[in-house]
Amino acid sequence: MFLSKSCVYAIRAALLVTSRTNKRTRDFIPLQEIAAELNLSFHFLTKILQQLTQAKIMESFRGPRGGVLLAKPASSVYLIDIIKVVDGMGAFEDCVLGLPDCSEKAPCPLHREWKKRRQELRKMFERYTLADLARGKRVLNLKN
Amino acid sequence: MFLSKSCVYAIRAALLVTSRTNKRTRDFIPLQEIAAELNLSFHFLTKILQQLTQAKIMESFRGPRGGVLLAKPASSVYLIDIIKVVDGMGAFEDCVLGLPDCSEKAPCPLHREWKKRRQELRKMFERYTLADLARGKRVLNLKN
DNA sequence: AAGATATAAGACTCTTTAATCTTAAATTAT
DNA sequence: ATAATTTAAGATTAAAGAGTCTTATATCTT
Repeated sequence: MFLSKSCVYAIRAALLVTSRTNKRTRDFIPLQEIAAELNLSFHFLTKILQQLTQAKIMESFRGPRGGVLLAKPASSVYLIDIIKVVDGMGAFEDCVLGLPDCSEKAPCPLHREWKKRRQELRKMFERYTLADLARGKRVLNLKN
Repeated sequence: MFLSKSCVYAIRAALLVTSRTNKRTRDFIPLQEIAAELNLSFHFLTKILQQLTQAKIMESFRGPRGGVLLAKPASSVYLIDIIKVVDGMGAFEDCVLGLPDCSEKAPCPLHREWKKRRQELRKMFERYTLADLARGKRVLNLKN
């Protein structure tokens, strides 16, 4: 998997929060509901989303009527923001052959080619926002 | 990591075997030597290269003067062949969001984009052979 | 035939990632 | 105030990937 499971769950949850958010009322969305819809453990989801709230991508609120909400408009949350928090940027920076000494000056045989491709991937995640992906999707099937 | 560590080691080992092979004598290359140069455990390497010999990418020979050798010319061993054996093709087929139901008919929000990119990656691994990558490299630093 | 050398195969251990469970803290509603 | 609801935090367990170790088998050399 290019992205870790945790990262993928974070993105799915963010997508769900996006599509669930009522722009007028901005009620918090309980993690129980998100976990149920994504079909994954509530406590596990909790830990993942904590990373997003700590990174100020989401904000959370405790107690009855609590939950999470995007901290900013979905149109300004890029997928790369989430990836950076959960997985880090290693996938877009490391040598494809895992060689620690591979660099511009001492490139591994695949260096040039891989660099091109991984930049394309990075651009893709830098280009799309939660709003882009939630848009137009009548039914988002995000279950496992 | 896009490729597993085992897969990366398999590629590195194959690259080393390629660059070490004397086309005239075609002596087998002992795994001890390969392990030493790649700086990884002999027994671990053994298991990885067994996959390649079982897949007929390499051939092996036991006893003194034994070792491994490419089963065919380096110019006809594509990186994808090795990846297919060690990691399988999941990386080039699965949904980037890990959704089992994502398909052409019911695509996830990133489906189209990801498909393009992963095809590019696949093409890259389908294009390069061991000979391509071993060529011209005076010193291959394949150590961890 | 015997000893040395080398891969094969499988059991075992360690590390990382994934997932669960328990307790604490915050907030609301009554 | 008290009880109910909800996230936070940390401990614990499970599963998968990575790596090691032991024993078996094949082959060469003497």
